[in-house]
Amino acid sequence: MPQVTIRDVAAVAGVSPATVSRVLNGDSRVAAALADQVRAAASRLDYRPNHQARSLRTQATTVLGLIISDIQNPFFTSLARGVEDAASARGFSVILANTDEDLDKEQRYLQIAAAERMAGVVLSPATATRTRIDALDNQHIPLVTIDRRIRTAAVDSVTVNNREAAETAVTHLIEQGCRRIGIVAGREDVSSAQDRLAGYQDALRAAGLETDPELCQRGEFRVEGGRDATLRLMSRTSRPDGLFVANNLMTVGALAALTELGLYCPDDVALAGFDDISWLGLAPPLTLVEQPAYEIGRTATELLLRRIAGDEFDVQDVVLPATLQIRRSSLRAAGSEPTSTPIR
Amino acid sequence: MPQVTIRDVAAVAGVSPATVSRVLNGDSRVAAALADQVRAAASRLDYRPNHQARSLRTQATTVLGLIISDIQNPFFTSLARGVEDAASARGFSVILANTDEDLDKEQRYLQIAAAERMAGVVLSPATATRTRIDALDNQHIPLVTIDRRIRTAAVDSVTVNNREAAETAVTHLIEQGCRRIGIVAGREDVSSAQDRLAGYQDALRAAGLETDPELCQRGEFRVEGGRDATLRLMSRTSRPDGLFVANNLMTVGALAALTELGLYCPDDVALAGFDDISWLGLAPPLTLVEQPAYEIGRTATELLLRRIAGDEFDVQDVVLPATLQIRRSSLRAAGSEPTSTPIR
DNA sequence: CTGAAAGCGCTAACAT
DNA sequence: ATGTTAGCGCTTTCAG
Repeated sequence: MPQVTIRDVAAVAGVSPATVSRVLNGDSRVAAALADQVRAAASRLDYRPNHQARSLRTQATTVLGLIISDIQNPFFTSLARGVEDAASARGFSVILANTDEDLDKEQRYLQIAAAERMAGVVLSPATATRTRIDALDNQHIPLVTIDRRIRTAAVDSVTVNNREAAETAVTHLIEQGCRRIGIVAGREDVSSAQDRLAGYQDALRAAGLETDPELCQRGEFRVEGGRDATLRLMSRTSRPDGLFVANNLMTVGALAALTELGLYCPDDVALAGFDDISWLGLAPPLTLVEQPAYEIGRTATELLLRRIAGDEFDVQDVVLPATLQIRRSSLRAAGSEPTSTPIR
Repeated sequence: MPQVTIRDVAAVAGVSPATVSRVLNGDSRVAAALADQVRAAASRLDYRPNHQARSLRTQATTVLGLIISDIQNPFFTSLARGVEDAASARGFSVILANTDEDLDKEQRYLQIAAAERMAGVVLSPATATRTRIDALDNQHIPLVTIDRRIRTAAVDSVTVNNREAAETAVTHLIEQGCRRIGIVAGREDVSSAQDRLAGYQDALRAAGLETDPELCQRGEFRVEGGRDATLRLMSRTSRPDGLFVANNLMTVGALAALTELGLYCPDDVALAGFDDISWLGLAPPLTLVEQPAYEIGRTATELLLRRIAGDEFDVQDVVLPATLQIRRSSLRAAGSEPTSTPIR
């Protein structure tokens, strides 16, 4: 059963293939009567344009690459939806790939994106300084990074105000009476982790609190990473009375560690985390910096589509506002209430 | 910067485009010396074949569709990796889509797969009886279902022995002394949920235990669904002493519900779940039926690739073995030990 | 406003 | 064993 081609439609409608093409692509110079005939014929034959042929001819694909550092993380899943929705609203489809925070995998997928001549790529880079995007550059394939930035090239990005958000969260802990605040921080070579750590330090400095380096423990962006770092932090003799965890999966691990140690929030330690963890289901009411994940994906894709359309503008770093949701895990001061604070 | 075409390579190598094509596609009838020249020219020019042109000519794409019912579920994430690995090992790429258990979305993605002329589709169907695959059939695009089967058409599938696994798990609960066993079951119109429920009933019947319909509570395959069903089940006056939860996210919800009710495993109720939940991080040692998710994906893809290659064989329902991992949450009988039992 | 014709990059018949 | 040619389905000049 051969496919229905534009010639078949043309034959049925009694016009030339060129006219069919014009009608289907919304060229308005076609007589209304003819256009109707063409549309009728197309729908009668259940005609489906062949994308491959079209993009061979027009030298432009309608596929975006979405390269994510950890697809298991629900933050990226919401984000991916934002990308998909924005893309499909404009007739683009999305190929999803997962790098597992692995630089080699990332490199492979970037090569593939270039080889497949994708129209553009949305990337959450595995590293800030070692991610290489030459393959894309060579083919002039536009790129937008999300959640994180890279320092190896000037590239559009969409992130939240990580530094300010972290500062706000830690300042809140200080206001709740914490004087010795630990941070479970992410990998060194990731911009969001750097910014969140910087925000933590800003808050301590502003309050004139100590910045004991032992209060900073790093780990992978995983449950295990958060658990291990928290255990290191909370097993010390002079235990922190406040804890800021810079990632959602790590926050889950931190909760596990506290449970293991028999410590309670907020009595033993006031806790603030980063990113939503409502998917968890059984988490206590946690104070969290919440990111507009879906919006990040949507915004990044719209930016990318403008680049693809040939729009020329300076490199943009779009910064969306996060929100500090204050809940019970951090409330130790008398009279404090749960609240929701947009940051900046 | 125009793209390097096969003609450019031919010109540099001093041969015809056809020869270049032959060399690059491994046609052995080309003289070794010429072949070397061609390869040298190709690599010197950094030539990348244009997939679109190739598949326009050969009328065959190398893209598989992977349509998943819930991408947030880590079970499907592992599975997706199995699909990706098997596909890329054979030079196919994978487009991932997420239906959220929504029949309309599923239908849309199936249409897209057909419109894009994908080489084949791997699908975890949202329903057993209402999922329609005509769009694929019309274009003779092969399909393999995973995790679940459909009853609307004869289609290859790869699942685990859900019924036997559920029976084994529930029999284990009975052996541990449970006499009133509840089940948190999945949606009615999903084959795996049906099979797991049937296995539960098999076990009760074999042991001569009551099958009170109130002991079966259904819910969505979500944390909330499992929580609500468990609350309904455990709030009754004659509370079950054993609980079988037919899905991983639901198991998380069940744990949340038990915590809310102040009930402990295995003292108040012996618990067995389905699917791994190690990603959770803070779960107690749980008795679980574990599925080879990665293998399911790999196997399904290999089957699909055989169909794509034109292999003719009867419709296959591949059934992989699950494993019952017995851990503390179900151990109430004196002298019982954690064990690992392959099923069947 | 519409049609004829060329060609995107590739491969497969057909020649040689 | 290699080259020549045609054409996959589509869009886009260029004529009319």
